[in-house]
Amino acid sequence: MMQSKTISDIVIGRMPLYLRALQRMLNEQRQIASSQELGKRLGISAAQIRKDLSQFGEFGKQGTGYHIDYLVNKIQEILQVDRVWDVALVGAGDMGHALASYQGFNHRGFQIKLIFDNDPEKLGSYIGDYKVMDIADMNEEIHKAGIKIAMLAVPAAGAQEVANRLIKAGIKAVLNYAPVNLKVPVGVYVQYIDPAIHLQRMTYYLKSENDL
Amino acid sequence: MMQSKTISDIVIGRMPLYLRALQRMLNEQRQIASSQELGKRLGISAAQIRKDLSQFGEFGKQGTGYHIDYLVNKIQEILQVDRVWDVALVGAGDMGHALASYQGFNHRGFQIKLIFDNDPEKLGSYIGDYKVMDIADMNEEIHKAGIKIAMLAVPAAGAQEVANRLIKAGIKAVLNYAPVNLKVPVGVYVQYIDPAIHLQRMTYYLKSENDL
DNA sequence: TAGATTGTTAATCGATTAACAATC
DNA sequence: TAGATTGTTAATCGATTAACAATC
Repeated sequence: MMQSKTISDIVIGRMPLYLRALQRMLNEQRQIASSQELGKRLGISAAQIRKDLSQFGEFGKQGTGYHIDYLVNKIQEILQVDRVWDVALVGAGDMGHALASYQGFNHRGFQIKLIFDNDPEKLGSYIGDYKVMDIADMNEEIHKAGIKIAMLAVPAAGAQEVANRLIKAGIKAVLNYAPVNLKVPVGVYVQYIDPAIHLQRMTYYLKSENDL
Repeated sequence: MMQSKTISDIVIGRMPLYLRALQRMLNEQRQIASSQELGKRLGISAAQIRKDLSQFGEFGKQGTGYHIDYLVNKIQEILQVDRVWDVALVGAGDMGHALASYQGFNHRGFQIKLIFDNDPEKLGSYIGDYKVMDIADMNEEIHKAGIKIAMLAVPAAGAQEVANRLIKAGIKAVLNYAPVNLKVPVGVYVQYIDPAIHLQRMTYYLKSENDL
């Protein structure tokens, strides 16, 4: 099966932003949005939004704009979040706890189903409804559950090793909170979250003019 | 004061990645790195790395590569993380707790100095060494401390309002964990962290070929 | 000297924007 | 019909890559 046209990752990266903004508008009882309005909310040009969406189909109406609920459905289909993905969480430290209790996954296509750690003190304890399991059982449990997505919230030193084992267990997408670049085979996707990296990206612009 | 040459944000965005990888190499007792090796670690082309670095100066030696400690110092200067920035944290929920106890800021240029929340139950309690203060006192406290950077870990509904107040208090850079786009004036910088967005960006690629 | 790698230029590639016919 | 906004094409803009002289 071949994709008729490859869509660039930069476009894919904007789709979740469109989705989030549109869902917010739905909450505000809005029915219709124009590319212009959506663009204004997101700080993205209207032309860009129309171009991006047009890669996937014709979702709007000339003279009117986009029906929000229809477009939300379409983007959910495109991103395959018109279903709920089970997710494995590795690392039951502070960040792991925060992720496990995060309410934001609920209506956005994800639910944590398995939690692992290697600290004997933590094993068997509960985070929310889920028991912290031994990392040694990870391969078996992930396979059994058929889980494809993992969040990695372990210390930097062990991250690559844990990632390797996750991939062996069938994981295809990793959200990595450890401050290291992971080497992964093709067909496995990684996204990185490192607050220090994000902060360092802003300090460059904090020139003295702003310090007055 | 004018910058002789404007450097694109996409280049700025890669500098913290170079820094992190180089610091890691320092930890591994490495002294010298070539653009090729660094590129391999990061999945970035060697030409790109040389081009990026050359925007800021000539940091390498032909035939040899880059002295890691020298380059680390230079990038720290460029990003202005050759100092420690005080940071205010707003929101003492699970994510706030995780950020407050995160060890990763330590040697990367940041330390949390003030923590705010609006929940009367939390006010006065301690997270690590810091007392949770009333959001009502935010303006005064941030001004007094001269803090320019904030991390925003409050629910979506209140985020824009809190951001407005942070900006009034003199904040110039916001690391936003709330799942909303913030409207901010020019001269204020925002970075976004939303785990659901990152996950949604990967599910697109999780096509059925991978589900076998 | 021979080998390696930088810094930089020119060529390529890709993304964004502007503009407008189509049409609701 | 008049006004508005899409989807799309062509033009512009910017980023990446390839290649190589300079030089350690």
